Amino acid sequence: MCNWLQELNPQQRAAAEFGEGPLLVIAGAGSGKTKTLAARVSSLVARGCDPGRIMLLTFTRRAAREMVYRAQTTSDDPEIPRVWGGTFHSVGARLLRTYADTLGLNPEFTILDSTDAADLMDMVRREIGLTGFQGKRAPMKKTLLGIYSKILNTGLSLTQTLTRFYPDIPVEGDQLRGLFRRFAEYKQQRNVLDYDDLLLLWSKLLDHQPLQEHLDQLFVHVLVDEYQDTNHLQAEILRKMRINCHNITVVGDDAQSIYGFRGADIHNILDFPKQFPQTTILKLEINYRSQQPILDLANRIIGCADQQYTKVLRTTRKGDNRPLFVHAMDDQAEAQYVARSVLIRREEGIPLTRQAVLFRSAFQSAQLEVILAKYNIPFRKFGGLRFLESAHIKDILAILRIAENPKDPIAWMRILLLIPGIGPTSAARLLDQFNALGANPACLEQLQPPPKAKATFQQFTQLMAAITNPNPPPPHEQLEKAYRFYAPLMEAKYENARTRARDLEELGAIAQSAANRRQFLTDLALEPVSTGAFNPHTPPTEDEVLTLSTIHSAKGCEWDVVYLLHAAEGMIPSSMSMHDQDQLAEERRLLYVAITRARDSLSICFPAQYQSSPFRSGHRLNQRTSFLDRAAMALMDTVSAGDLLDGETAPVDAPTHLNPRIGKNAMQSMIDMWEDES
DNA sequence: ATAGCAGAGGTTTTT
DNA sequence: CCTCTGCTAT
Ligand SMILES: Nc1ncnc2c1ncn2[C@@H]1O[C@H](COP(=O)(O)OP(=O)(O)OP(=O)(O)O)[C@@H](O)[C@H]1O
Repeated sequence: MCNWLQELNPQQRAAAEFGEGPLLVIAGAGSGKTKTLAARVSSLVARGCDPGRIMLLTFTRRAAREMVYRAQTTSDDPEIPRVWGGTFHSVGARLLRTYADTLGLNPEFTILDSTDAADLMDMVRREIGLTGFQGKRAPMKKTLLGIYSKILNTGLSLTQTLTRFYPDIPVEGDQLRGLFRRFAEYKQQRNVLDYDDLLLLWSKLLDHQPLQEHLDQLFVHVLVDEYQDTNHLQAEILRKMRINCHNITVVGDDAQSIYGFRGADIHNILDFPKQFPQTTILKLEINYRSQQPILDLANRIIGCADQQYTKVLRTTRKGDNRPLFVHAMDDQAEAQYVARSVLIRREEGIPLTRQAVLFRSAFQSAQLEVILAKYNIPFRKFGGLRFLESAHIKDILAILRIAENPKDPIAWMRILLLIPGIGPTSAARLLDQFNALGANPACLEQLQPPPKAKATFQQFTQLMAAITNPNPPPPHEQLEKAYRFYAPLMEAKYENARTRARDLEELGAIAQSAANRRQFLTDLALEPVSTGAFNPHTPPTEDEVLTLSTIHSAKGCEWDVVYLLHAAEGMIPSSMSMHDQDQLAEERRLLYVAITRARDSLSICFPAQYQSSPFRSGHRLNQRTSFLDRAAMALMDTVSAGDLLDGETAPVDAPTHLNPRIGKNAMQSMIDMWEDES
């Protein structure tokens, strides 16, 4: 802890050693906010504060883990309770399990991820017979859930939300009210919570005065990282957590607010001093991350935005590497360039681990992924489609979820519809009967499935008996049993059953480290693994990997070398966000975040046209993103991707030697590929 | 009542 | 692309 403090500059140390009362640390990218917050936790513990009475709220659970780890390195003593660290959602889940009784909530609740919640919303929509009008179809389930979520997270009324964010929705406000009401009711009856419930119920918990007082005095310090990306509901929770005790530290950068689509409100951080009148404001002025030319570009980008706390980033780091603007013929050339350049950098001694490729939307890395696979460059992708969202993963998890919470309607529907011979009608009937029997797994045998489904249903009944007994096997064994039931169904249902089976193996590996089934399911829901976390040519054990990430998922991270793909109008800013001023401003901040991830080298790539266009029409000329104006261009060196690509066509030293297993996998895949089709 | 097929429509970012 | 809806044959 002492070395921690020594590494800090005077402003950072002032924040770390700050005593009691509200503290706002507002500072630009790379100024050591996160480092300072970790040091503060460490310092509080050193000053005798019980770690178990510190709450540290971060944006991802990974960030919380790292910070707690860094802050507590001095106390290896397992006797010392751990800091309450995590996202608002995960801490909420933990509090709700602990204090469920107060709310009359069953602590065995299961958590719906957003696709489950959308499915439930759709179920309820059908049930109440809500369809579209004006010749239009009813809004999609995700849109409906989006509206619901927006209302709760922003604290706006339904009408305000509709006019402000969904002016074209083909349903009436009153119809939505009925839908949402039934949706909420349904969740309660079935003992399931969605993401919003984790926050909303935490807030409700604090409306109960004795509990409010209890939590208020239990937590001696509450600290929040990335405060600029919290929403109204989260601010409300903090307010209620800190009515008597005003020890609250929030840290953030208004220029990096990029979660507006989720209700994040910049006013939380801007108005923090108003909410806590005694607030001490500390600013961190020095950037320790990037070379100055990178910051010059960042300053130019953000200088064009109207921001409240103006910060000009300046660094103490030496080096004058100007950012590159890489002009590529098309997206293919762009991907080639990046792959090639990554290898060259690696030859120069920068391991893949210290390099990253960033992009606005997950699909934008598709071509690059193909090329990386060809060049045998191991990578892991963050962001985009979730591992858990693929059908086969949801299917098999549904089995464990039913065991955990036999009332879970979404899990039940999935499984029932999976069984050949059971369609929507019998599924609904069976579910009703089962609930009438008290949703007791022991009563499964009393149900009457359609004759054609009898055999499979029988197997399912036996499976449930095996995993719901009072002494259930560990999660990975439950998963294995579930797999034995599921495998034949999966093979019948999907062409590519083999790839999917491999995913299920990965899931099994994750389950190995889970203490019990509830923990396993909760962790998966609260920290969704992205699909890109596993890819066929990068074994999970490989430790030198290139990072591919959406800008959103790159928040708070840094790499020596950073590439940004697709700096074209319509990509960043995304064409979805170009017509609304607020959204456009957020896209600009997104670019700012991307740029400020780079320590030594930044390359912004621009493909002049799309060969394989993500937007139907074949060849289309692109425009450079409007965020890079002439002044910004003047801060970069423009190069042509072709300069690197001309000459040899073979990759520079394709590093198969990185991991011999990559080669072996390729060999095996040549055999396996024949098994999918007959 | 289910399953299989054809056609249409929507397509960002995450806990 | 891939998901959802509506139609038809069993
Ligand atoms: N006083 C310091 N001396 C040396 N290095 C520092 C100091 N403070 C921070 N750093 C380094 O600067 C880098 C950025 O720090 P950190 O990630 O905490 O910044 P941040 O403000 O949280 O950034 P962002 O807003 O982009 O998330 C890290 O590599 C960190 O180790």
